[in-house]
Amino acid sequence: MKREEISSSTTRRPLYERLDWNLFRVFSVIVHEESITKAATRLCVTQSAVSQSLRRFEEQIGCKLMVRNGNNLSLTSVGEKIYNISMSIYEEVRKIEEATENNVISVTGRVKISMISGFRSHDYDTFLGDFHRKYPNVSLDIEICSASEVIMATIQKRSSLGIGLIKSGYKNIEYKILLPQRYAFYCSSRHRLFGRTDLVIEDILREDFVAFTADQIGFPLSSIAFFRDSRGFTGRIVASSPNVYEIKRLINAGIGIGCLPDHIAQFDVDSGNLWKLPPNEGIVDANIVMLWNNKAQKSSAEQIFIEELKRSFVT
DNA sequence: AGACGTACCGATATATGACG
DNA sequence: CGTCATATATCGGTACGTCT
Repeated sequence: MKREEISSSTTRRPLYERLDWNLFRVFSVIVHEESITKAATRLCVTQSAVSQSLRRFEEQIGCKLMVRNGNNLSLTSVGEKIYNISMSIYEEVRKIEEATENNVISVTGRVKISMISGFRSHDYDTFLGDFHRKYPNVSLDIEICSASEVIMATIQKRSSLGIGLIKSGYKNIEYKILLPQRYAFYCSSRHRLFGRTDLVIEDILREDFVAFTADQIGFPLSSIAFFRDSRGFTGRIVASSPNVYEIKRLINAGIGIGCLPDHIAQFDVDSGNLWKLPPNEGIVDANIVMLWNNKAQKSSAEQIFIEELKRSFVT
């Protein structure tokens, strides 16, 4: 079909029906760039395609929109009016994005989180609140378990994600640090070493010990056990728990010395209930991470939760 | 499956300004 | 005025989606 025939057959329909709305975008880029070639670069098409788009747009509108004066393009008076209209359209289209953002209420589903005890983070609490306000139809199911169980639940895809400790690279498991933390030895005010500033590591080697269930060899906190073994600790393990608050309770009870993350122990140290033991610089780093299985099929609720949690922790 | 419409590309033609 | 660089327009061909 020749161009004249296209023109005569399409002009019967009203302009708003035959208009190619995409051409508004191309037109506005040409005006911004003041060049068809630069507009082509920005739109990732060839100059030829942009030139043809402008010609089609002018055909559809029925008016010359731009004129060439030497090497520069300028708008005709009609072109300026159309440009103003295209800017208004652009603003309206941007509102579509806002409208869809507010429609996230439609996301439903369940997110199961396996996590260790004692993850204290204001940022995480804020994230949970924000997430719920944004996706009120997504329910959260939180299970507290040991660090090794967090990893197993993630590997076996029983949980959407885990929050815990990770020792090394597990196949298909990705992770991101949420909270850097360091473990150190502590004793309570009931313990005979409490308040002693002259202590060296040899003074604590024979002390009874409260251990994490997760510090067996091969699991995330095994570096604590490795540290005890390599430094010649001979004290008995008198109690153990996977829960950091139970460990703290046992230490507070004076049953033995034990390892705690500095940020968990700090409040009790400040209030005079716990005393930090040597080595003063702590013994191991055990960063709290979020971990997920990149081979697991995830619902949209799970995907969104993981992506937004990753985004909200910039470490 | 074939006709048709659309968008795009590369090649080429054309227009213009700068410069010697 | 001729040459060169740059910008734009046009043409023919291709790819792809839609319709019948």
